[in-house]
Amino acid sequence: MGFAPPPAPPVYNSRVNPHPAAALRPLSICPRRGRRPRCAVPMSDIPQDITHDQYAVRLKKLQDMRAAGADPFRAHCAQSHFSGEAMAAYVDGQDYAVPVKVAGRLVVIRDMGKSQFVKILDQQGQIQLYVKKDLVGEEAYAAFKKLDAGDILGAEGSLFKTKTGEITVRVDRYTLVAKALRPLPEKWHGLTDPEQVYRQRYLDLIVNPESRARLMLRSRIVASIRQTLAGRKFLEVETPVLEGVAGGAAARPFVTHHNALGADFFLRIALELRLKRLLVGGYDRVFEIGRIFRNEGVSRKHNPEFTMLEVYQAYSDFQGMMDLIKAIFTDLCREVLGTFEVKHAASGQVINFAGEWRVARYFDLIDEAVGEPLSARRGTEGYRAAALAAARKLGLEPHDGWQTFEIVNEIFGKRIEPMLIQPTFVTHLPKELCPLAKLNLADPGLIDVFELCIGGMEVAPAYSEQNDPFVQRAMFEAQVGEETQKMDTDFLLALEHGMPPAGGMGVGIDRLCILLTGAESIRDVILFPSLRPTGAH
RNA sequence: GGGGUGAUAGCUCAAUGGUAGAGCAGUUGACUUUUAAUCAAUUGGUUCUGGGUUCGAAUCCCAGUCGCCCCA
Repeated sequence: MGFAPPPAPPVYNSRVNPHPAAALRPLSICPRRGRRPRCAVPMSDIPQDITHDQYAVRLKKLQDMRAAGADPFRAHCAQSHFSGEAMAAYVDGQDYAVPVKVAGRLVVIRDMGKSQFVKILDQQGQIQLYVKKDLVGEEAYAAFKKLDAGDILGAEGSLFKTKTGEITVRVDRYTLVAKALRPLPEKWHGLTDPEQVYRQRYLDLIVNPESRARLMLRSRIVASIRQTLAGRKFLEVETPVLEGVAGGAAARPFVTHHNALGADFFLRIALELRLKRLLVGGYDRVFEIGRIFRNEGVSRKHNPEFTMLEVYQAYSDFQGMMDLIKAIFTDLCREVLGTFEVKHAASGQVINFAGEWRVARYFDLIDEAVGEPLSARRGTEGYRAAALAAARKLGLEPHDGWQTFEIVNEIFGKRIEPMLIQPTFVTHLPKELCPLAKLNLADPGLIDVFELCIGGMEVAPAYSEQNDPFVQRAMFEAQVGEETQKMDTDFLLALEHGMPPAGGMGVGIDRLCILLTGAESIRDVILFPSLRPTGAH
């Protein structure tokens, strides 16, 4: 480590005699485009100019620095303030009174000859530096002129306010701490090609402030949720990603293989069955924020891996989960967003998280959408035909093989859920929709659950958790049918040891972030969304 | 899986069958409080890949690769 290769011979005719480092360079900035190198024309007697090749220009600067004994790739850089902290540290009217050491990536250069205004970008944003020849000295200033946008540097100086009112560091000393060999994307428009935004997210984060803000907001959202739960005495745990049985949800899992054990594993599709084992083990309030994996399609709302919060509270029930999710949202609004009102991008409506949230029974919403008391016919002979007719009347096309609850749920999914913009707890779903919830005492065809819908999306389902091992086994059997290997019998064994009654809830963190950041796609709130691999054949 | 749509300079985009251009970035020069700094000059292209039609293709056709949108 720290070994610097010897300076390459100063030959910059990249077409005829590329220097060694150039041979290492990928052929294209954008990995998807398999561009070939420029054709080699034998023009070795004509002096070649490299001024159009930004990589070559920067590489030459690097080599010149190394030849002069100044390697720009440094191991440390003293930093006293982030940019935002520095600007907050300025005392109004007292120019040059506050010393700061800042560091970041050079993103704007305004060269005015013997002085320059530049801006560097750090985690908190940009701060302007003022570099003056007669302050930093002739030699350092000449070197500063050779810096490129994208270089990373540290600067030491004092704060002042320019005549246009911008708090700025007047630089006494600076150090280049990392050389950028490749140019930044266009400074005004940023990156727009979605593929490049996702594949080279680091560039997107440098040049697209809205992306930075949105993705950093996600970090704060997750931190806030952790804090709310910790404040209510929940324990955070990590459970296995590699599972012998992928249970807890109905979804196709990814399969992988463990060589030493000679066994296939599934990547988890839910956290539920592991966390409930912890309820059995005496973790009364437990949660995990974890990645789960579903081997299904990719769309604006689906990424093959996504993040789920699952939380379980012993001796509570689905009603208790209503209080909990409201507390989570209240804290998020107060401490992260600073507002209880969020604009819903798709509908243009303002979602209001303050006040009472609507609570509505599933079948009441169905009847409302259908325009007749369809649910009154549940369990009767004509129910299926009536449900089919109702679905068709609403312009839906149920498949022939569908069961009645699937037809009804199609109505819910297509005609009701998308309309639920304001926070709505949909309660008392039909039991077929989830085999892990307690059956309703008054109506055993229903389950004691809610689905919290906001912005036309299901954001958080919650249950009174099933803890009767016999009922649980029967519901698993009905769910898996012949495929008994898909049944988590170890979980049933745990239930036989006794699980306390509990409320449980799952929150799709990605969808929550879509909602709270006004993003249009799940890919905009995931740092590195899944894409087809390049060059892998 | 089906339909639609896209890929042009490092980046953002023009060019609708007839000489591939602009802005930013780069290079050279001027400028010691700029704000997308300004001014002057200037470099840079296998138009995603492979076929085809045509006197002539970034442009039309076919196939492929990789995205995006809608549907399943």
